[in-house]
Amino acid sequence: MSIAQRKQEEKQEMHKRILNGARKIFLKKGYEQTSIRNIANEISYSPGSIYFYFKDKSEIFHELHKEGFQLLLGQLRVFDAVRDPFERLKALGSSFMQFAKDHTDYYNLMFLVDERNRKQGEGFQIAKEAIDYLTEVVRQCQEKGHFKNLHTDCFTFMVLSTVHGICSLFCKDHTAGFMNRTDEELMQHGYDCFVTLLERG
Amino acid sequence: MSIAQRKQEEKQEMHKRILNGARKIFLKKGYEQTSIRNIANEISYSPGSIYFYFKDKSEIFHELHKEGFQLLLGQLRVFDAVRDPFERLKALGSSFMQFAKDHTDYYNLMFLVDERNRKQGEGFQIAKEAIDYLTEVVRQCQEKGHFKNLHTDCFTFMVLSTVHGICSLFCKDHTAGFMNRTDEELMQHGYDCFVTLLERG
DNA sequence: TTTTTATTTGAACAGTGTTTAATAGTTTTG
DNA sequence: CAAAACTATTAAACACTGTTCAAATAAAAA
Repeated sequence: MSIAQRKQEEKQEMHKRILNGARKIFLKKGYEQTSIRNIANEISYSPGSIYFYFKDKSEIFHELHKEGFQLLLGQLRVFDAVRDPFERLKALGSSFMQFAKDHTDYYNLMFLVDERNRKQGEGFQIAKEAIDYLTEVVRQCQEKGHFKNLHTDCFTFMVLSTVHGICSLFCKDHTAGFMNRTDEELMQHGYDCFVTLLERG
Repeated sequence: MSIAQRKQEEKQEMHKRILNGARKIFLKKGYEQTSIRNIANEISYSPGSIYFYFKDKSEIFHELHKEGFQLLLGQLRVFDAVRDPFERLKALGSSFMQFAKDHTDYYNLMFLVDERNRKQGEGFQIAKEAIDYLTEVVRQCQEKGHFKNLHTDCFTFMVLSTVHGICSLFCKDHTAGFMNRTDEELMQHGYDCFVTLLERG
């Protein structure tokens, strides 16, 4: 078993190596602007080799997509410690935005690449878990008297939409219309406005 | 002058013909999946001909981008008639979402294609006008006592983010995480939640 | 009619994702 | 140990991509 085991480890190493090369280029140039040849070049292998480990380009992307979600979720889990659900919700939003700022390319990969022609498999699951978690936080907020008479699911969707909307405008560089305001200002103060609304509602 | 005039008209016709072919394919397959050869084929011309009328692929895209904004703005201008600014704001949001539902591909072209490597010229101007208009509506709402003690610009950005966020999740088909709810429900009720927040704040 | 100009084309270039036959390297089997 | 079997890798090929450009054609002006 020792030989077969080593083989498998080598295979996993190569898998990782490709992923490392791909990540580097995907995050620098985006999905469309990254070619298999670029990746192959990065790790000094032939383009064909990559197809021995991955079905196609989108499968490589998909793994990074999952990776990004794990990174984000790890970052959000920190706030499990925050007792008050409303404070936790606010912190989650802030942290989500911070993620978009720190890892813009991951964010693009995770939320701004078209999902319509993609098979909704595994990586999709992890997103659903995140949504369920957020929904639970909102429910707890409502238990404590916030957001009265609003349907939990739809309200959660709206909260996520707002934060994602802010991040999306930032990531696609659509913030320029609000001139004499930096991205930093817009995102932070825009979010603050939203939090104020949440507090009042 | 008659000949030169006819010439110019023919040139404009060809310009339009390319745009028509391009629109058809761009809106069906998206930016990246549309090739110059596809467009040329659609209008029964050679690929090279297109470069006689357009600098490059992105210039064709840009014209359609502008076209989309004109369509949207025309749709929004209807609500100039609504007197109460808050009612107008609510109607604008609804209508914006309706546009995303009716013209998902235009929406993708207008708001969900990366602007980072694009020269921020003309078409950009029309977006700024729309933002200025929205800002004015928000200002009028505040004049009537809504959204007290919130900075107009940032608040406007937040409102736009929310509506765009909802549309963005819809357009990229990221709504599946909220299962047993249709897109229609999510968007409409999510927006209703937001409006309720606005009313309470 | 000839010259000049405007328009159109097809071929070429360098790139893309992906497939595949051949090859070299390694492991298992006789 | 040698032969067969399997694994991993590659270069070449295919059908695409955006873009350029010399050549051909059509139209207008002289």
